[in-house]
Amino acid sequence: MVKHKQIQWVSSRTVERLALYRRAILRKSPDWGTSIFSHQLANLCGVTAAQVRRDLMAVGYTGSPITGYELSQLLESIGLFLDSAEATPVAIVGVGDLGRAVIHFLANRRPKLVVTAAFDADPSKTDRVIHGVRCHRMERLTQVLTDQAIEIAIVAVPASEAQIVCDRLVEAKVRGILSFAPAFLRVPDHVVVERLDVTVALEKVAFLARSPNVPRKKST
Amino acid sequence: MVKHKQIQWVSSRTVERLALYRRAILRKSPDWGTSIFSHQLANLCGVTAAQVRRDLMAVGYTGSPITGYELSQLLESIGLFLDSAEATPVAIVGVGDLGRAVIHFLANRRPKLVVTAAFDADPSKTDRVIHGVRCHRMERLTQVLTDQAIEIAIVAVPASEAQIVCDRLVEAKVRGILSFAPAFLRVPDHVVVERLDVTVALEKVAFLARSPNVPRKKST
DNA sequence: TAGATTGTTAATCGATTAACAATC
DNA sequence: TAGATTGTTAATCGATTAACAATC
Repeated sequence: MVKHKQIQWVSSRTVERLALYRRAILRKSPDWGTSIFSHQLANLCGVTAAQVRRDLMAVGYTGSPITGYELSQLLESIGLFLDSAEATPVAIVGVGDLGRAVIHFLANRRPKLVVTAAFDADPSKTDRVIHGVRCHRMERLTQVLTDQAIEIAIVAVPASEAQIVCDRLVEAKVRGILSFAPAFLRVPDHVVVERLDVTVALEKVAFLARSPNVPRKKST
Repeated sequence: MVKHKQIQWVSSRTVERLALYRRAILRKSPDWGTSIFSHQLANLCGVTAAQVRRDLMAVGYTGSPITGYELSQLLESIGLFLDSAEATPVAIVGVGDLGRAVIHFLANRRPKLVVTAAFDADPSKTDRVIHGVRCHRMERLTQVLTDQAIEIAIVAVPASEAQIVCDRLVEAKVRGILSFAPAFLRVPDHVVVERLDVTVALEKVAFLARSPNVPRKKST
């Protein structure tokens, strides 16, 4: 069992970095011993050692000045902090190229986040199983989400339909949305939206690569 | 021809938002008149009016207190600022599910950013055309990138191979990389890396949706 | 012990917001 | 003109970095 303090506050950047630390540890750990220092983890993830120490402090796991952070306990602590107790079911709307890729990408990756239902407006794609996930007709959205108690959804539909889909998800009591649509989604305050916009990201890269006078952020 | 000031500095956030403004304008403009006010654009993109004004100031296009910003001139200004003069060729490495989806997603979307070459280690995928893009063997990477003067690349390979691919891209004189691999990429200072990590983003959404005590950022 | 690393506070930095005179 | 909106500066906010006593 790991030590645990009361946590008051974390920034959303810290949440992101914690997920990154875990990823790095899970991928590399066979090569290492049983513990790691802040500067080693920092190096692996492209952040500063001070940042690692502060982030891990937020998680509430305390390292040792001599051995650093014990890997298995660190993973357990990050897990306790980031994950919910039970596996979280996730829905995905839109099983075009991108939707299917995301289903495939997420399959068997994180045991705590499982895509359990897919939806599409195109009847030729529905009522079948794609990469192990049942694809339903859009009409069944509210029903299926309620039945499976799904509160997290991924939106992979064209920008023109994103807001409509988003509204229906919110209506069906979804509280977190990850959207690939290149569109701003209007949601009530209690709903979290995270946008991953491929085109914007690519335009940004192209611009920054071309403009050496723009100050570079650390490449995280 | 639009007015243009000397621009000293923009933050990378501003670059992102400018891309977003352009997207919003392009999608909605038929519905509107010929001009738009800062607060209208702000509403569409989920940012503040002050932010819009400051961002557009960086672009160097000056609006009018009476009519606001003239749409066609605004688009021209953002284009002049964000895009390079000629179309920018882009390479993509890894044509698995995700890679193909990205190729498809980007096809015909931005005339200034065109995927012109794809690469994969799997011989069954190479030497053919995918969504209109020729897919080459990895051995030809440097050759093709040099021939086509490609300086921007998308990495859509598994995390375990991302660093190796990245090193080869840097060697081939690539200056901007958009990576989908859930891994930190070590690059020289002159190379820009932008990471779009689906798993991290989803973990973040799940966490934030579950933790109402974490202060919410604006949902952009 | 001596020394590297930790948790934690104070100083710095950068970006956002608020405010307002200038403008059409 | 009167008034809403602009460009631009000053104030605020939050996150990162630096520093250092505490620790094993």
